[in-house]
Amino acid sequence: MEYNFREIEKKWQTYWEKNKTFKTPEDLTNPKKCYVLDMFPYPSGAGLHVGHPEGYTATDIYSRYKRMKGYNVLHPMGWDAFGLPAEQYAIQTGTHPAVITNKNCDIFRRQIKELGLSYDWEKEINTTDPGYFKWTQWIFIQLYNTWFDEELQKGRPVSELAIPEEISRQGAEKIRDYTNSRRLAYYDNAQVWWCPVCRIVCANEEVLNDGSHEKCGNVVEKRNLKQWMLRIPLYAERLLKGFDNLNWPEGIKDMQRNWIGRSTGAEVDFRIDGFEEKLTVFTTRPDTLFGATYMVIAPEHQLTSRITTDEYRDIVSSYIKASSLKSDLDRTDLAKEKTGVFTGRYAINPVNLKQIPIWVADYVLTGYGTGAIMAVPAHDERDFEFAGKFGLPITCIQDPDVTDPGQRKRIIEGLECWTEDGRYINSANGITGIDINGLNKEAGIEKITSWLESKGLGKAKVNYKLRDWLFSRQRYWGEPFPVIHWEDGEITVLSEDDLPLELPPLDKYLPGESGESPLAHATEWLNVTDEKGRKGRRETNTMPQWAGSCWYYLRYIDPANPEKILDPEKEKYWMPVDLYIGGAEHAVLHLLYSRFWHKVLYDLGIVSTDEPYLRLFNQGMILAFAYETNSGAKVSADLAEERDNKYYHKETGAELRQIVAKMSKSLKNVINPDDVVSRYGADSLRLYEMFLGPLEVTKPWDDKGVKGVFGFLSRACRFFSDISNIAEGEEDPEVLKSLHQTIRKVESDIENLHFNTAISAMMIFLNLVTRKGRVTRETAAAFTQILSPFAPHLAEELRSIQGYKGTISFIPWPEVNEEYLRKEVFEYPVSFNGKLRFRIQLPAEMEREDIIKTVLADERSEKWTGGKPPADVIVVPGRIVNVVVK
RNA sequence: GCCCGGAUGGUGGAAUGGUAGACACGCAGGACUUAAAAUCCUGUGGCCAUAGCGGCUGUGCGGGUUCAAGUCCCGCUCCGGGUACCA
Repeated sequence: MEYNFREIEKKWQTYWEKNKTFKTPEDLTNPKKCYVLDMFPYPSGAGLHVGHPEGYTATDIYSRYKRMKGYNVLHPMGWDAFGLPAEQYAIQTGTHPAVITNKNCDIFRRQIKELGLSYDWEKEINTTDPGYFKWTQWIFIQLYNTWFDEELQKGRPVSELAIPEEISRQGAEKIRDYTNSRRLAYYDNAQVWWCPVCRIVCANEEVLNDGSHEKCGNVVEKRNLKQWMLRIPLYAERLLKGFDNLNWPEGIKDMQRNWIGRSTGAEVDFRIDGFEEKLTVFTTRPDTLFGATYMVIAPEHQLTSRITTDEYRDIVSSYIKASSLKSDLDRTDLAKEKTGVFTGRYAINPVNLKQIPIWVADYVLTGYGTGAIMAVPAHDERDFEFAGKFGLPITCIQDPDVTDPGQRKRIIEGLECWTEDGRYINSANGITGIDINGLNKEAGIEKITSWLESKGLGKAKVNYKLRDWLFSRQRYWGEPFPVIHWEDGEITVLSEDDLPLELPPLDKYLPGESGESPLAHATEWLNVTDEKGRKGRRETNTMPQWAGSCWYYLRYIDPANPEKILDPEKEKYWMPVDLYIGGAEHAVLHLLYSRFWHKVLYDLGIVSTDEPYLRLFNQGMILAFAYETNSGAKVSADLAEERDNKYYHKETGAELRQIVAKMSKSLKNVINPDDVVSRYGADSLRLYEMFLGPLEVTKPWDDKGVKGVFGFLSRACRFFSDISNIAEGEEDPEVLKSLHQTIRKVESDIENLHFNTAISAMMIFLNLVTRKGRVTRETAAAFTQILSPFAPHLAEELRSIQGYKGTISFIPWPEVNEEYLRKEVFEYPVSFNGKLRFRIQLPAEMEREDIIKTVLADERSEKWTGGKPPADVIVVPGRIVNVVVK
């Protein structure tokens, strides 16, 4: 039979749909369960690109394999459907974003179904569905009603928050303020990034290094706006510790660790000369206090203006003003020279009571640590540079561990900066009584820290780079906050019965220039009055797109439950996610946010596991060829033509270089999966995406390659659909051995997600049997079976031709029989001094001594030993023989 | 700068410290065909030799460990990703 993929694929897709083949089992008694999850897509108008099927095929192969291994498999798909593009479209056309969103979902669903992916469509979710976002809003309420108990390292209901005596004495308002200051979700004035083009605030994470908005590329600016924030840093320690038992790529764990940015050190209080308040700094090197020769305070620090002396007031205020106008790009660019001015004020160094000047400089950031530093120019590069520029004193307090005497001299004289370890010098003071001279860094930090603590001058402290998460957006197309702002300043959240709070229809979706959400126009929806006649206004911001994707894996478990976020019994059965595959671009934000929410839900007893995703895997990006001229100008793919393995510009005739680049409209190198499916079929697309290379690496798409796997499927179809090739009786031992090797290889490769080598193993097997020309029914059935996770349509068809009824999906995976894998003889490679010289067939069970004798007796050995007895012979049974000749 | 990852034929890639280049693409030659496509067979890292056997060399570069290194260690180069005055 010729490989008629169109007919076969249509037939089996219809069969699966009609028979609900992939409906998730309801029976929760099977101890073997497997939750296989894809990162769900944002359904863009462009439809699927070839990157989507890559991850989806991988999880599909895994899911199908696990079903055959007797697992209950949960394998769902849904839509992360809130988002800016639909809203932009709404602004331009006036159509409700839901309309275009649903249309796009339909396109995605159709395309995905055409790939033969074994999703249970009854579990489908959509983040924009009120039945779904009701629970996103509900989680927000839980966050609002939770505080973090640092002692227990656990989130707890605010009803359990103990109010300190002195607060409760001051009355209801103070109690409210205190409570609000502890909630995981809080509403506050925040300095935020504002994208004037999108008219939206962006989280720090959404602003790129060059100061542009990641979504639109325009330069963002700073604004002060009232915003919802989430106190994710409270969970920093838990988020770090949670990695211990997770099967995640180390690189992704590292990226998250970096992002959390834990650093240990101390907070030290400095007295300010002639001033009541103290200036507190955070430092990772309290041991270098003796080298602190000046201090620097951030321009935005609340003490900056107040400590400035009259003499310096003008110059300081103009500096503050100037730096407030600078973009963060200007401020953080390392290439820029550091700037700063003296405040006229001095602080007292607590270890030696010396007066040191306090400067203002914008290289000190407000948002990290305390917004002020002690500067130790001799042992910190940045401080060294600043001190050099402004002529501030540099005192070396550490005799460096260097061998070069010239360098050591320069360091000790303060002419060079030293940040590594060494022995302290100049680090003792008779009056304060502290002395760390002679110690090294580790001991010095410990001694100084405990001295500071004993004198009440400071304390050991852990700091994180991770900041509070800015959680609101000035947008229409997102989850509305279930929040009312009352005229008396109180904020309340809706009760669960009032959820979901749906979006009101609007005439226009354009946000106001002032940073007002489009929802501010929805007067009727906006204004509310409570039973006592108090007037209130709903929150007009909406949640960011992260909100819906933070917890979707939970709703898949019980998507239609109207009573609860999900049934606890089902949650206990299916969680955690056993395998989660998606792109590395979500390595930090989505996964970190999601883990944070999950931990809160865990603390509140809503979920039973501390971490949501047991095993994570990142697929590599699929790139495509493009071209460039000698001068490096990009040429789009449609303008290049190939002649004799070289590429030429169709119009100019100039020779071009083939390069690998991201698929983009401008380079005209976008591969549409629909085209591949219509030319070669879904099975070929699936197989090719898996055969392209290891799942985790980025790799270029090459159209020619599809033909290779298409050829493989065609040959498999031709051979196994021809009944005359399939006979009763004994199987050829060589075929039997190869079959069982292949089963074993495919099995372990699927477990390890090495799909490319699994496919190559099946190709080797097919090459063998087509050469042999004949297999038994059992062999044909087993091969069809192992092929089925990869090419499910063809496998179903072959199985039905072989005379079986029903679907292949739940037929048990073939067992490897070790019996057939045993080798009688082994062809040993024989090398002399590590160089392979010849091969020799020997019985597999042959003893070492006999092997050595036989090898040395072989006439070919003489040439390499020169007749002399060898110095040594290494025998690795079943591997290699190496003769060592001196 | 710092943190991660990578570099293997013309191409995508394979290889528990143990036969480097599996499998596939491409290319070359052949069969079938009036011809082409499709299909099938053979060859295919480089260099040398060749009637035939064969030999040398080779996994970004330079060292090292080992009987044996693509794989482990040290020092670089280049490429990709993340991050960025985080005290």
